[in-house]
Amino acid sequence: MDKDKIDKKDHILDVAERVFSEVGFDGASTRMISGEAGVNMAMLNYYFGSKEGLFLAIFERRIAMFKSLLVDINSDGQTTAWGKIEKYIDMYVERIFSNNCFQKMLYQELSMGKRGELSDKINKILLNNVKEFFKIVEDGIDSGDFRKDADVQFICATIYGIKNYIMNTPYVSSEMFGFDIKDDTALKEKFKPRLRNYLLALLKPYLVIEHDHTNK
Amino acid sequence: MDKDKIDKKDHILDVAERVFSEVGFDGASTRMISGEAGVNMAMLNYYFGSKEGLFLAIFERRIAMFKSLLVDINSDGQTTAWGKIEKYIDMYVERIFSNNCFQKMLYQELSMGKRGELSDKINKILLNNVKEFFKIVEDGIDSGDFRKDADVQFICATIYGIKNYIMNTPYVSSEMFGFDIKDDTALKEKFKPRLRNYLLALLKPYLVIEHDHTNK
DNA sequence: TTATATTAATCAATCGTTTGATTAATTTTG
DNA sequence: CAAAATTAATCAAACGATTGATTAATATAA
Repeated sequence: MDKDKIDKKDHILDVAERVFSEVGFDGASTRMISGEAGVNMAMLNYYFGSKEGLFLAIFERRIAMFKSLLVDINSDGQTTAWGKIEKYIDMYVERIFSNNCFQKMLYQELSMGKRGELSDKINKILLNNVKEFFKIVEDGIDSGDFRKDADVQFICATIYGIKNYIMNTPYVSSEMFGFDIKDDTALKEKFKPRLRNYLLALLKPYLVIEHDHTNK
Repeated sequence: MDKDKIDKKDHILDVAERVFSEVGFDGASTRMISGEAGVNMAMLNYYFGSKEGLFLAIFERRIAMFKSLLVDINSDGQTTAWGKIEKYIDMYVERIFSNNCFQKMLYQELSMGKRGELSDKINKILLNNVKEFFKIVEDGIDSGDFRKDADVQFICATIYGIKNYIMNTPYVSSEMFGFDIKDDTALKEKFKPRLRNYLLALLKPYLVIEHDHTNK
């Protein structure tokens, strides 16, 4: 049946995604992946052509998922500049905890810095996200809500960087925070809301121009 | 002479550090490293025992360098709480641009998340740095200079995370910033001071409680 | 049957490492 | 001092193991 084939391919993709994220592309052998997925080694080449084809297939699946849930915050005309930032951060925080292994894979791939069809595609997608965020901040600056000297690029790096640092240094971060970063439930219940609150509390005083209706 | 041997070992370590940082541990072959270093393949095993031994030697060399320039900011009794933060950030920013390849290697190793003698040692060193920073912030909170609800752990992740994100996504960041992140001179002249200024401008309003004697 | 799915066996290539031989440098001996 | 003995450094070649990939045979399903 066709459904079974899709299920099996999806299962292989799931396992491969986890293994790649754990030991990297070069560190993962086709035997390791097929073994953990419980399928014959040759099936990887049968379904995906090659090890690299499997790697690409993982990205294509996720990229397809991304596109289906793209939301254009900028078109939302009503909310204030800061309201858009809040909305963006909410979206971002919600998204990053939904596909942990892939996020790590993606980051590893980018950090290798080698060009290629895949990297170009990924970079383009990420740049679109970045530019959407830029526009929010720049609009806020133009409207007088945000400081004129706000460093848009670094703000962006701040939002993305904090989470990456914590997720990619699991032991240091677990020691820092006092609970296991690799534990998914603890991550979602304790970490997620805290990250959201921190980002908002951090960026607001840096970004938003205080109006003096608070006396002083 | 002994000097030549040390020079040659050091040269191999330099090359290996760069190669490892570019393609990762598994992606780097002993033939590749020895080839680029211009030495016979067997010399790697002769000097360092194994590929992993070479990898460890790179860390040992850097760790030895770290210890030699450890400065205890907390013992500096005179400066204010915010002054210590400034000093810490200055130190941090200065340091990270002095050994770029190693920083990337280190981060790759940590993100693999596999325990071992090396990882334990690295984690311990990083945790010491983290705790030193914690103490600065906590002292500031106790003295009333900093907000009581400041999230120490996330502040830490902010400082470390921003730089890691930018350095590990070279193409996205180069597009963002409008100049080549991988260019060392541009990095030091344009990027370094900007990172410093941003970190200070970002953290100050989040951290420091404004006293009203500045009227403004 | 025919087409698709799955398997074990096998492939050449590359991996990290080891070997034995050779040269260069240093130490010991007479 | 010079000759002999010892150690250190370097090399090309080869090792066994593992890699990703392919084959030919078999099983399953339509």
